[in-house]
Amino acid sequence: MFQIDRFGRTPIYEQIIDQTQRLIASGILKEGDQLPSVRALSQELSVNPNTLQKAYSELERRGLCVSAPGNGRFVTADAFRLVGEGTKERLEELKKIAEELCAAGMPEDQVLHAVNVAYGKETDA
Amino acid sequence: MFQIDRFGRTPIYEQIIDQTQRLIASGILKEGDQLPSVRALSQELSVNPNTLQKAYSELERRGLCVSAPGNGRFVTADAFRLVGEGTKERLEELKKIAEELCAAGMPEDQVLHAVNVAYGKETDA
DNA sequence: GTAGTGTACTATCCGTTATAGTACACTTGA
DNA sequence: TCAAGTGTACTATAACGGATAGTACACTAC
Repeated sequence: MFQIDRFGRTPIYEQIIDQTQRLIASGILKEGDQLPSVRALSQELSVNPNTLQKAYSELERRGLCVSAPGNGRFVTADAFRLVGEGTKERLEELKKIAEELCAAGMPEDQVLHAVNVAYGKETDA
Repeated sequence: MFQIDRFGRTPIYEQIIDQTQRLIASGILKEGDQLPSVRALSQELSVNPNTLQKAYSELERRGLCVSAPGNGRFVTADAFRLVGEGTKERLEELKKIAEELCAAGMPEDQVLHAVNVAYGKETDA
């Protein structure tokens, strides 16, 4: 369910946050679904429970999940809408890179093509 | 000439590298132009000279500038072409974000629109 | 010769990340 | 009731990267 890259610069707890958000955004995790427990996931990924606790706390702070002590941790009803709002920021990042590429003299065609490939509308020629 | 963000997670030396590359890519820095000296820039930005030295060494390693000890540091003839190759990687980043947005269910129109805005083809509606 | 340039090196401080270990409260279900 | 599994809280520590401080030396231009 989760893939951890131990060599990149992105901290593990942040990778967990990102990936959970994507699972929600893509509908794989829905309202009411239970997230893996800190202990179980800690074994599966060979990661310290505290690290996962940190990630889950942040997800909870963002309103994507709630904890039921003694029971588990579950995706909230608002989760899907909330991560949807988050994608606006990602779009801004994309725009920023596009501006840079424009400034660097890259033709717009190539950028549009890349987007089409990402959306499966064109093949990567 | 340079803008440092001391609060973000991107290290200062990396910001210097990025910004120098952009200045070259956009043609503001041309072949033969002298880069600010480590000492001068260190005062202007209130940054340790060693940090700037680190950035400049990396730029040199990438072939974007050469040092003339006792004289200064200058943009190479290949610099423009080399940063042009670097933009391919940036395009890959953009594509990756586009894939995420696709997975998150954002309509492709919005992404294409963002690119058009970045290229000045459309206004930010 | 002086001023300004690049270069090299050591040492230190600090924040973030991740880990280890422990303890406690809660809920579920046999 | 009690055991197992859940979340939570806390302290302590190690490791790493980034940035700084300070010093010293070699080179070039004027």
